[in-house]
Amino acid sequence: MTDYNQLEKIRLQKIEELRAEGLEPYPTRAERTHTSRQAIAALDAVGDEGIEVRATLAGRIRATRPMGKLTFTHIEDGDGKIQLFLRVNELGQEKVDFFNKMYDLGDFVQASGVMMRTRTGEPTLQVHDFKMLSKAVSPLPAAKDETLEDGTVLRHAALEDPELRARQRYADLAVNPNVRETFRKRAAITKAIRTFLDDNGFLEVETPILQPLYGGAAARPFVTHHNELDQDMYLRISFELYLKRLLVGNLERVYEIGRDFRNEGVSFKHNPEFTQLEFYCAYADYLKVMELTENMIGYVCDTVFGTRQFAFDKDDSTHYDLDFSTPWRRVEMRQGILETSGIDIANYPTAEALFQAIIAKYPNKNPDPHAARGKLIDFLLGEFLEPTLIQPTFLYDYPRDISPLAKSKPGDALTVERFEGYAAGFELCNAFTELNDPLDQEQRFLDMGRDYTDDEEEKHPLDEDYLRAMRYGMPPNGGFGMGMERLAMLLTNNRSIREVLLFPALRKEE
RNA sequence: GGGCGCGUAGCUCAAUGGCAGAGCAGCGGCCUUUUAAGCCGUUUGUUGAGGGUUCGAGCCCCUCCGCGCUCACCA
Repeated sequence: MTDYNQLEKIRLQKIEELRAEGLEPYPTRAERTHTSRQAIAALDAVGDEGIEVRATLAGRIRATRPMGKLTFTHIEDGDGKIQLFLRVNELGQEKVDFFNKMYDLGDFVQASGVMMRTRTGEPTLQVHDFKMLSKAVSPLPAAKDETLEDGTVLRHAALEDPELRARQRYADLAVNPNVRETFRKRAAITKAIRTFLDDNGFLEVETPILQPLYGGAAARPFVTHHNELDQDMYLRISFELYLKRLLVGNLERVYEIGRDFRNEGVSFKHNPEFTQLEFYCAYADYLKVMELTENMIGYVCDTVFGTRQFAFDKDDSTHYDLDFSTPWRRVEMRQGILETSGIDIANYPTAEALFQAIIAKYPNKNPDPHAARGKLIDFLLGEFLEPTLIQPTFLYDYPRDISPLAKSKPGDALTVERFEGYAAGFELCNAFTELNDPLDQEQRFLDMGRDYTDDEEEKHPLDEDYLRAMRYGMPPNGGFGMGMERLAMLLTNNRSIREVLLFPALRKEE
């Protein structure tokens, strides 16, 4: 049984009173002739000619100022806010009093009348008739906007608690227009990515989310069970192995935008489910993919935001001005690590030697003594290099042993043709010249299995069907993956992934 | 999983171990161009949950729950 608070009980009472007067608080149909923006535009269009602009508006009451014989109310619709003006002259005292008594913040209303301007010039609907469209039982978290002299809007008592905002995203969206704007931008970003890839000859495809084997990344999967098949299934951790099967099938350029699931920790940049973009491009290598990437991001910047300059506040005291102009800076990993840590990984071809070099130079750091060489390089990368990668940068040429699906650099057995895109100090995307040699691939799977026998969590399952596909012949190709939330964070200046997820993962209530 | 921090009214926040408060929202009243409208009056609490110390706990201690930051993890 719902436990209503005092404010809600009052509103429930009003619902009964409305019904008692023969007025339906939740009518089936609504009419609207103009959105707020359309009504204002119509008023602007007639100018001073004295032509009457009649309009019926619909929206949600966000502020109301009753003054006895007058009431000013702001309603908000999908286009913005507009003021309603109720006056005894048109409506009579009884109707004005009725409105003031029965209509609350948060209610959806419909109002008809004539557009006018108030003494301050604000476009306003002078109301001749009004109707409840949906009575709100629970009051929305109060949020009042104050427009300061310089035009900036100051918000008072807005819903701010991050947990409440995420749990009750509907309320967050209802009272915080900037949150709505973030998700509109996120949608526009996704749409621009699709347009860019479609225009570049890529085919959008969909591959299985429920998979009998998982692969394509190193992450713990979610496990579920198919009853009829009596078989465990995994929620995918990446699309990679399925998309590359399609290249075997002569689809030269494919991409997928969809959900990945990784059964791991939650942080400001990790959510257990997130939206991934992956594309694979036959006859491209990682250099070609770098160009595609910076052009694709540039296209998104231009079409959605009209600029390539972005402010990003990493935390309260760290502000970055990011520039997504092409070409992005390119840093070779070995060189970057050398410059930021003073250690040349090329001088230490084994894990043991590299480990000794790190602790000799940095006795305060704690690299894992049992880590593989690639893991140690990754440690150096995270400790020293990554924090310096503020402007959009491609970091390229990665250690082979942490990149089992990437092709080796010709003449360098320890290095693969792989790059990651960085901005604001965190990883944005990951790409490589894809390994298409079935014999090499099989050996890499076996090596991974051997290297991680102690560590069940990171063991790569060997995907026989993927190898079978590759044996039919896979064209040389470049592949790319990017977390869409990461991109949305960067371009909308949100420091937490939760701000760009409508419903981020939360512990269940109670 | 480890460390640090937070949790008080519908919302935003106060309260030295000593009567649980303010603004907004709500309710009653005044007000014919307001816009955080204003003015007068007024209501609202399992202080996240449970236990302990104390004459007395929102505050101190323990356990649990939730969230935030951070580390680990995330090739």
